[in-house]
Amino acid sequence: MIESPVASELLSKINERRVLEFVQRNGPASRAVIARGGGMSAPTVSKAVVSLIRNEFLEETEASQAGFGRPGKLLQLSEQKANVLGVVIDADTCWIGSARLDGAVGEEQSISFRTPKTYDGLLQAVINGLGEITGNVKGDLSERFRGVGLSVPGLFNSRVGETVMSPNLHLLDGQRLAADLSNEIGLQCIALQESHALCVGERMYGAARGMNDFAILDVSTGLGLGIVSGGHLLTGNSGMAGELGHITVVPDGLKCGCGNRGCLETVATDTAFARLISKELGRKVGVKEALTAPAVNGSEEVIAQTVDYLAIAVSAVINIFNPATLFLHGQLMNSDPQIFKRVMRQAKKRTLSPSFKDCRILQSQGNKRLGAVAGIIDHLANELAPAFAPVGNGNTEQAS
Amino acid sequence: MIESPVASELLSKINERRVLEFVQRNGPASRAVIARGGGMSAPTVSKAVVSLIRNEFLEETEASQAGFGRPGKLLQLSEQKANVLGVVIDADTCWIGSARLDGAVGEEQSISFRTPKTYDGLLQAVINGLGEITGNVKGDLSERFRGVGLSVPGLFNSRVGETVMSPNLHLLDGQRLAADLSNEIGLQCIALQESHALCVGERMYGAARGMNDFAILDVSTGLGLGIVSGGHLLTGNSGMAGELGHITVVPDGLKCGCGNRGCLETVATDTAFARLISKELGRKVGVKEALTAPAVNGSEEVIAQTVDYLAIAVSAVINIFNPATLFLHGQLMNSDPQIFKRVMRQAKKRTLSPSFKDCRILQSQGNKRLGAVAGIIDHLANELAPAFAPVGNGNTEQAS
DNA sequence: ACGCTTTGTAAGCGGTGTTTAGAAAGGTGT
DNA sequence: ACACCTTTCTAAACACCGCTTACAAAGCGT
Repeated sequence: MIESPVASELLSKINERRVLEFVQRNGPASRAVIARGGGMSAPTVSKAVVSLIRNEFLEETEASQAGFGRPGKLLQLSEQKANVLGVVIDADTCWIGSARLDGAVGEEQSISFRTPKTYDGLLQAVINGLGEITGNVKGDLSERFRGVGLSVPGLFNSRVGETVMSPNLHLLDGQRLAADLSNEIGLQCIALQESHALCVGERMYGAARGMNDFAILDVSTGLGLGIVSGGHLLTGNSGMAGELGHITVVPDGLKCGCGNRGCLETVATDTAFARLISKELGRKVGVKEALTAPAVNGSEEVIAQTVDYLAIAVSAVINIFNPATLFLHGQLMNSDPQIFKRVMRQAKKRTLSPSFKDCRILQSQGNKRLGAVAGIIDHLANELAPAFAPVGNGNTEQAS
Repeated sequence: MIESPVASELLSKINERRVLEFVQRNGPASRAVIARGGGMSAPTVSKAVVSLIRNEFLEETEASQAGFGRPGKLLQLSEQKANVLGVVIDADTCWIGSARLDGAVGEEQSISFRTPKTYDGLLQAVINGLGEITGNVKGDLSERFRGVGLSVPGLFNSRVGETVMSPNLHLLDGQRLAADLSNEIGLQCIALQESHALCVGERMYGAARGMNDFAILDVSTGLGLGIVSGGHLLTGNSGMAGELGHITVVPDGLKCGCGNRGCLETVATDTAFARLISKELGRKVGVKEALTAPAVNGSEEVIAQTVDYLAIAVSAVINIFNPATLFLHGQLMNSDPQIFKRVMRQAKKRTLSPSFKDCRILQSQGNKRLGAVAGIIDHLANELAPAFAPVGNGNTEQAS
């Protein structure tokens, strides 16, 4: 199973990664600070820094902080080369931006555009957008950027890098956007399913920083779920893990886009809520309007029902994954605190109480942009050296 | 996050673990064979073997296999010291046995007994049983055994080692069996929730050998689910992950033991099936009898309904975890191939087709005994050296 | 008995991290 | 202005590791 010989070089790679991650997380720092903070000896850090500077990950600044003794030269992420590009594909809008290796997105260097109607149009628009941001359409992209991360909607097979089916953006169906883009621009391109991207992003730079066991449930037109357990993103065999929206909760319920009946997604989403309220009102309304519409005869019942199904979704996540933290993200709950409270009350009833007590539930607004960027950065880090956790994998508990 | 300095010793520990695992998996072997098979150089293996012999993990046998050149001295797991004990606690019966570090259970050295009625009785019975197997009640257990693995039913908090709630064996509620046992016998004791134990066992010695993405769904009185994803056992924050049985599938269904209504466990288990058939027959029957009972008026409907709920359970697992292989284990399906087929047919309808296609579904009979044993062995291995996977963590897909 | 083949180990090499010692760089105090 | 102090950074020495090479050990076949 384990193949490659354990060479000594491995150690130095691991330490290089540690140094780089320290700077990514804590900002510019001197060698001495890195040594103290990263648990390495000073010479080890120095050696790692030499290599990282040679590979243009880091650069030395003259800026020296005031202090008692000899001021240390600060090391920071290379302005010139430690950059990545992020691309977020969504049903209606796409976003492209550049970021440093620490995830800091250059706001002025990002653009949005309406999602084109065809796959070729999309691919071309992304290429053009990347060119726009970097100032030149072809050529030396690779001189400033190390790779491109993409967040893609729908069902995404990460083993082959192919979007299997994207219910809200069918032009992606069967396409390999990352590979096609990579062919065009000659940069490494990594795609992540958007819920997974959300997880990686929140963990690296967002609200879930440093957390090893959490879940993000995103309620919008569908149900997106991303899980990090034991420090690992739950991808399943092909990256399609987390499709909570298509578990059956109404055995003979409404027909779902997936072909099945009574999927959770047909009853516990913004869309489902708007549909129900529209029916009560007798006219089509969006989520926002549905929430603010004056109550009519059946609206309380609709709300109660939606709340219950949302609670079912929340408790399913907690029961199944036992996360330490659950981030909830969704217009329905975020825009009406009353609804959030009611969902919580119901979820408490529907969840095994030890797991529920064990779980902190927070509202959050995820950020796919960070996710796309984090995806490629994470990939680059893994390329540099394998992540190494010196502790056991935590699936057993000692009692001695 | 990463603390301990990456010392050089780490490499040798990793190689020691490799050598040990090679012998565990492939049986007695000479140094040369281990070197070839394990991807290490001969001197490296020799050094590791010296250390492993010193620590009484391995021993040299004189037995030399015939062959062309100089016969190699075989190395095998120490008869004297490379042993562990396994304990399986179940609602009705307990089992205790000893095993070698390769998981080979000494059949003559195992006993079963009815589960006592009190916790103290159970603890004492286990202690007595261990004494019986090892021939002496107290004292030198630690001279022959390196630890004890336990499989416990119910909801188990692995972070603190405490059974939170065990619906079928309430005497465990709030108890820390592993810790208490450890205090009494002075050996390392590790408990695993039974579904998790099943996973670890199947992966180490059973049908899931070497698999990195699989799920085991155990349908009996409850719904047990164990997940291995990306090579890691899914435990959640406190080891309570996998409680599929208490997701809601009948919003206003039957009251469940957990306090909620309409849990999957109330409709998709052997017990639920027997209960429904009993109602049709007008007398209480067990699962077996329920299956073989002559069809009465409503029995086809009951079967159809149970099949559908089982399918919901199966498809939930596949949708949520996207496993490469799903092992199904349960009297209901295993004893009637017709029911299994029907469940498969329904599950196919209820699952996202890419995930379903991606998943091989197999029937299996799990073995908690192997699980208990594997639990402690895995723990010991992790103690020796951290598992090291030189590949990336697989949550991203390169396309360049 | 000799050659053949394979096993196992000792020696040397390059790599790595650490400790120790010392040089470098800036502030502080007289 | 100069000595002193503190801190940073690096060079040297050392211990450890795995690998390659070389060689001794141990059987088998002729």
